[in-house]
Amino acid sequence: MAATQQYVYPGQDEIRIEAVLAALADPVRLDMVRQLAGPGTEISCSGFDVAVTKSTLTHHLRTLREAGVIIGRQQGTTRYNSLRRNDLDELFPGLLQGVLAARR
Amino acid sequence: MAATQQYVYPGQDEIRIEAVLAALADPVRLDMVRQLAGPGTEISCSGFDVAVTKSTLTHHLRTLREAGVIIGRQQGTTRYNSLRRNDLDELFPGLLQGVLAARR
DNA sequence: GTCGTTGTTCGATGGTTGTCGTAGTTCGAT
DNA sequence: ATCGAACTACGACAACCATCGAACAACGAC
Repeated sequence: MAATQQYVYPGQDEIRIEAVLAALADPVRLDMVRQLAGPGTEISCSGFDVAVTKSTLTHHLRTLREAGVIIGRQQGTTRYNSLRRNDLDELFPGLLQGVLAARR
Repeated sequence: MAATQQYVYPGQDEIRIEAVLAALADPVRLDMVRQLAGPGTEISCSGFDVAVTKSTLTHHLRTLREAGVIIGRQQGTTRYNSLRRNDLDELFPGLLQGVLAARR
């Protein structure tokens, strides 16, 4: 598929806590979420600082997207990813804060 | 081994967020944590309401124990398990609250 | 002692998952 | 129109994991 493919993101009511926890449990994905944690932060696929290949990175982005953790904004050939902080905070108040408070 | 085996529990400084998230991501274990969530609640191995065999339950209890989520108190042949809520709240403030806030 | 209860350990098995390389697709720029 | 950049899809592979059955160990009660 193309870089401009349109994705279906889960609605807020479709986000399940098990999927969110599983998505955050992987070290690579947790690191990606930490990089996204700053207010208003958007990171493109190639902008993440991770030690995996691009195909593996795509896999992790899909896991995060399908779990409802991130959302993407398309601009040209680049997809900018950001945290769905509002949705997650409403569903699981404190979860993201607690996860991000962990020492690295 | 015996039912009265002594276990080594991870110290608070040894609890890693990845292990906690992975432990909570499993539906069976998440359900066990929910059953433990009441203040002062202690549940023995045979006291959990789960749809798995005893050997599988032992496996889940070990995962939760090694991740630092639960701690056990031996009394006769029974081991009473409880949440390490204080330790977890200090390390990851809000995490447990957010997880337990999820609709079932 | 002999049971029953409680809980653990040990394979075995089937499913999931993290990883990669390769190939392919869309877009923008030259 | 050709090239490169940004991603994605597919197939493969190894590692992990949830599950079970069967056997085992410790304790309490009879």
